[in-house]
Amino acid sequence: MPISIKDVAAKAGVSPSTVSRVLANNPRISPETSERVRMVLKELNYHPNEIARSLVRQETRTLGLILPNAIDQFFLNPFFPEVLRGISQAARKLGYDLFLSTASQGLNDVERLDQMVQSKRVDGVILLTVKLDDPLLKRVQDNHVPAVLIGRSPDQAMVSSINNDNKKAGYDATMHLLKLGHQHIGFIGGSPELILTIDRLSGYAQALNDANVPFDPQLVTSEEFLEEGGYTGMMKLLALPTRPSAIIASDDVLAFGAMRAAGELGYHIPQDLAIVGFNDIPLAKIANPPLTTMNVHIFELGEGAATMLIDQIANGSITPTKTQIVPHNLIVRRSCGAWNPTNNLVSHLS
Amino acid sequence: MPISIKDVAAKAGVSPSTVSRVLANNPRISPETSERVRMVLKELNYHPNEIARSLVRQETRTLGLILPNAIDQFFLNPFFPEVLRGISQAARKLGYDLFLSTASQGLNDVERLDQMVQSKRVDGVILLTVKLDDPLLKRVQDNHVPAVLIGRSPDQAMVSSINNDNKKAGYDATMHLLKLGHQHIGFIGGSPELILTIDRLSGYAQALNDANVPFDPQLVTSEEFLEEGGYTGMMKLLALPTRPSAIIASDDVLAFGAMRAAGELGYHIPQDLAIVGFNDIPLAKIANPPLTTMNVHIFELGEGAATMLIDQIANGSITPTKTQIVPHNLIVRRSCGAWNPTNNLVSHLS
DNA sequence: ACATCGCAGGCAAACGATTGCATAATGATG
DNA sequence: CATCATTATGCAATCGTTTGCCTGCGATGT
Repeated sequence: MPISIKDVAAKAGVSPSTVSRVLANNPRISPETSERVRMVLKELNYHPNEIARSLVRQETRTLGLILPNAIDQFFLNPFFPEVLRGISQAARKLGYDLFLSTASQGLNDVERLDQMVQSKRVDGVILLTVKLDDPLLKRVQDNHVPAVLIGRSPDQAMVSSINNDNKKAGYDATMHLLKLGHQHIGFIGGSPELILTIDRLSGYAQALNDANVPFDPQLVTSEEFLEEGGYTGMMKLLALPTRPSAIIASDDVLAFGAMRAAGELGYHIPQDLAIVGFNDIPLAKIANPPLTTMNVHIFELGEGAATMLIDQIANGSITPTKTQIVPHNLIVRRSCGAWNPTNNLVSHLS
Repeated sequence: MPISIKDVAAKAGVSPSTVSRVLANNPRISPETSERVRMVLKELNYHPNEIARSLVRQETRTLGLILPNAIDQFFLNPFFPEVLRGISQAARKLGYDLFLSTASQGLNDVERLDQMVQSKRVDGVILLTVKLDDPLLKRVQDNHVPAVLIGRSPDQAMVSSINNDNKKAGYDATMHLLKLGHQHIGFIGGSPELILTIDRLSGYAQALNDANVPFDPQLVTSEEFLEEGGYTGMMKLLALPTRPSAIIASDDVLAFGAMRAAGELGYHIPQDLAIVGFNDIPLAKIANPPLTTMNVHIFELGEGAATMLIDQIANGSITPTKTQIVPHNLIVRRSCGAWNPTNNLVSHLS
C-alpha cells in the first residue's frame, strides 16, 4: 500500500537507483530522466522511508531528549516548555527532528540513554539537569555519544555543556539584596543534589561573605522544585525566631510558593519581605507584585544546546568538549522593593 | 563499532536467528541456549537496533505530535506542557515513544504530516488544535493514518477526537456569572478561526439567550492566545461606553492579561469586575486574587488522546472513528466574587 | 530395526533505501 | 572500422533485524 522507491521507479521506467540519485541531485543523471522521475515523484506524492534511509546511512537526523526521571515535576515548571522551544527552534533550522524517550518505564536514566543511543534512534542527546556524579555523564563519555548537557558538568572534560554562571548569578542576586540593606536573607533552593542548587547557593554564600554578613544555615532550605516546595520552605523560614527580611528563591516557581506563604501569614511584599527569584518565567512579569528575578535566558540555553549538539554530530567525535556560558541579568521589579518606575527596569550584570 | 545481533550470535556460538528468537522469548529455543545467549546479551550490553527492527516490522512504536504552526505561542501556554505530560504518561505506560516534528521549516501542516507518516517514522499522530475545515483532517482521512485530534473536528466521521464539551463549558461559565447578577458580560477569546473559540463563544451566546440578556457584539473580542492578547482585549472592553461588569476569558492566560489591564486602570477584582478563565493552569490557584476558572482536565485530554491513538494503531484501520468527551468543572475562586470559604470550592457541572 | 515424529536451530528472503562498480550506448579518434 | 572515453543507467551488496521454511537429530512406536 505505501509507495516505495520501486513504485516510482517502475512508473518512471527506470531503476530504483536512478530514482535515489534523482532524490540526491546526483549530477550523473540526465536532465530529461531527472525531470521525468520528478514528475512521478510529485504525482505519487512520494516521501522516502526515513527508517530505511537511516538504516543504510547510519544516521537519523534526530536529536534525543533525556528528561529527568522526575518527569512530572519537570513538565510542570515553565522552564521546560521554554527550553524545549529553544531546542526545537534550533533543531528545526538545522533540519533535525526531536525524539522524547518516555517509554520503558522501569528503566533508569542510564538504561534509557543506552536504549536511545544503541538502538540508533537518535544521532545525539541533550541531557537536562544532572546530579552530582551522575552516572549518565560517564556513560556518555565512555560510549562516545554526541551529547550536550544543559547545566554544569562536575567534570568539564566529560561532556560538552551549556549553562549559566549560576554561582555568579546567585552572587549577583544576593548582592542586590545586600545593597538594599538586607542582612537576614533566606535561601529557598531545590534539591541539594542538583548542581544548579549547589552553584546558586554557593554564590549566595560568597556574597554574604564578601559583605561580612554571617552565613546562617538555618536560613537555607531545600525543597522540591514545585510551587508547594516554595510554600513549605517559606513557612519554615518565617517560623524562625528572627525571620529573614528578604528571600532568594532559586526558581521562580519556588518564589511564587514563597509569596503565597508570606501572603497567608499576613506579610506584605515588598514592604515586609523582599523576594528575588530565578528564571523570569512569563508569570513573573504579571504577578502581583511583579517578581524581581534573575533572567537566565532559558530559550537560549535550549537553542545553544541543540546547535552545539548538531555541530558535534557533524564533526564526528573529533570535537573536543566545549563549555558555553549564557549570560544572566537581574530584572528588577517590585517584589524586591527596589523598583522605581524611573529606573531602567533591567540592570545588566553579566 | 556498535555491536549487532551478529556479534552476539558469534560470541554465543549460535545464529542471528537464534538470538532474535531469544530476544522474542520464542519457545523454540532450549533453556540452555537461551541462557547462554542471555549472558552474552548482558555482557555486551546489547540493545537491538530499533531502526532495523522498525523496518522489518513495519512499525515504530512511536507516536507523532503535530504541533500548530504557531508553535511559539503554543509552547508559551501552560496548556502545552500539561497536555504533553498526559500524552507522555500514557505513551510510556503503553510502551510508545514520542516524536516531535519540528524539522522542515518551509513546510505547512499537511506536508509535515505527509512527511512524518509516509516516512514511516511514526505509527500514528496526535493533532493539536485545528481550524475550521483544516486540510489536515481530510489528509488524515484519505491516507488512513491512525490519528487522534485533541479538539473538535468539524466532521466527526473524519477523525477520532477527544475534547471537552466546549459549548457547554462556555455556557456553564457564563451562567455562573449571570446567576451572580451580571448583565454585561464581556468575552475575550482566541483566534476566531479556532473551533475552540467558536464553541466557547457559542455557549456564551446561548447562556445569554437563555437568560434573556441581549447579545452585544461589542462585548466580544478576539485576540492572540497570549497574555498580551488578554491585556489588549480587556483594554478594548473597558474603553466601551458601558463597560462590562464581568469577563469570560476563553483561556487563563488571556484572563491574566485581562486582570493586568484591569489593575492598571485601577479596577479591583472581584469588586469592580468579575473574571472567569478556562484551563485551571497552575498559576490560577496562586494568583492574586485566585482565578475562578473552568477546569477542562488538560492532562486527561493528553492521556486519553495517546490511549485512543495506540488503541487505534493496535486495531488496524478497522476501528471506526470515536469521539470522547472529557468533563469540565468550574473551580470557583475569588476572581468572580462568588467565593466563600464555607462553600465547596468545586462545583461539579458536567 | 525401520519409518516416523517432534524439537532445536540454521538458512535465506524479506523490509526500503544507498552506493561502488559494471556495463550499454554514444561519439570521437587513429 | 576497430578502439577508447565518456556518459547515463542498472546490478547487487549492504545496513540490522525478523520469520517462514527446511534440516538433522534423537526418541518413539510397531
